[in-house]
Amino acid sequence: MAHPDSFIERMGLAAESDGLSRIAGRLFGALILHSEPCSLDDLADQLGVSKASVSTEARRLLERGVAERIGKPGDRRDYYSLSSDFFAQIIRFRLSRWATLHRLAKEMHEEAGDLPRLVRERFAYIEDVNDFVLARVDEALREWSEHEGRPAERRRQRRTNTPKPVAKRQVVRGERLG
Amino acid sequence: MAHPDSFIERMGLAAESDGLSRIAGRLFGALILHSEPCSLDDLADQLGVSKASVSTEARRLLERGVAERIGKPGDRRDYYSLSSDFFAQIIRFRLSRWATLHRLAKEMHEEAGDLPRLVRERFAYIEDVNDFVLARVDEALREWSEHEGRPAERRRQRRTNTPKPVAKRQVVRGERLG
DNA sequence: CCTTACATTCAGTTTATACTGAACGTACAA
DNA sequence: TTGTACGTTCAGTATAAACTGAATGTAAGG
Repeated sequence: MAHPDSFIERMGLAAESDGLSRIAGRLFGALILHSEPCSLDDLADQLGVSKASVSTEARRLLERGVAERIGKPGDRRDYYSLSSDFFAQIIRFRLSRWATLHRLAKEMHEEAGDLPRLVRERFAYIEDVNDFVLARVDEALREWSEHEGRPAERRRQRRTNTPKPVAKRQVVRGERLG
Repeated sequence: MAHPDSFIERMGLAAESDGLSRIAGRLFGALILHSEPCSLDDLADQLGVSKASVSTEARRLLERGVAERIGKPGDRRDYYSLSSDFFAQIIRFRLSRWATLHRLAKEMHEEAGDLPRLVRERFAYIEDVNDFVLARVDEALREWSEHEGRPAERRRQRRTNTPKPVAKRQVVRGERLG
């Protein structure tokens, strides 16, 4: 199969189980595969969807910190490319949704006084797992962020030597954001 | 009584951003607050939804390993309660979805030969973050599983390095998981 | 056999959201 | 001013999924 297309298409599908639209997922896939920033019309054309959809969904990617808007001198168009730490941003976003769930349980635990023993134990169990498991992601993300922005010299374990998350491109017109 | 209901209701909302239906989320919330297993009709009645919905959504919770079916002697009805490690199961499920995304990127990286340098670097970056951050959750989950099987009692200890198992107490219902 | 008490599945309806074309707004150039 | 080239928003349609009542299936008791 045409690999790039099937990759993009499967990204679209995968995104649907993550609270994103299919187009947002395809957008994400397309941006991964492009080394140069893409204009809105480029993307609409390549994906075969309307400009309106690209505009809307691209904004959602911006809001999640996955993509960024790029300007080019002497060009009125907006260009989009992945942000340098897009993958970590996705993790952060998922963590924040998780935190919502956790906070909900925490509130309930604290505000309700007359809960049966087993129920109270459950809430305690939630706290436990959260501290035991999820706190590690947080920690790992923080550590990762410390390395971010510095060139070269990355590599934790496994696999071979890797350059570094992407260098920054020319940012001319970065601005407003929800 | 605002609290239990609002908790359940907010669970319903929260579930919607996690690939579950609203009813599944309410079901989940209701199960958290019940110390006794609930029959299908109990749940349908309490939540004000149809038995059909409870049947369907309860099965989804079963499949995710969040709830389990309980039988009572001399009673033909099915009862539902949370599985003892429901919270960890939720994390596992989310991890598996994440793995899908990751595998997708990995395949693309390996099978495509003529990618621009920047794109190859991106895929390498994905590998890096995955190894650096997500591997920790995996690890933490595995550690957690080693002393799994009891609902609570054992208190958190954030930050510090070795979580360490604790003496087990009442073993509730260590069951299989989907 | 028939009836009762369940759970599940089916078919239809409602509801939400993705997606679109067209209108609109804006900035720039002439 | 007009005209052009953009991006965004709006109003409507299409699509998918949630949800339901009713039908179906199953086992036990009579």
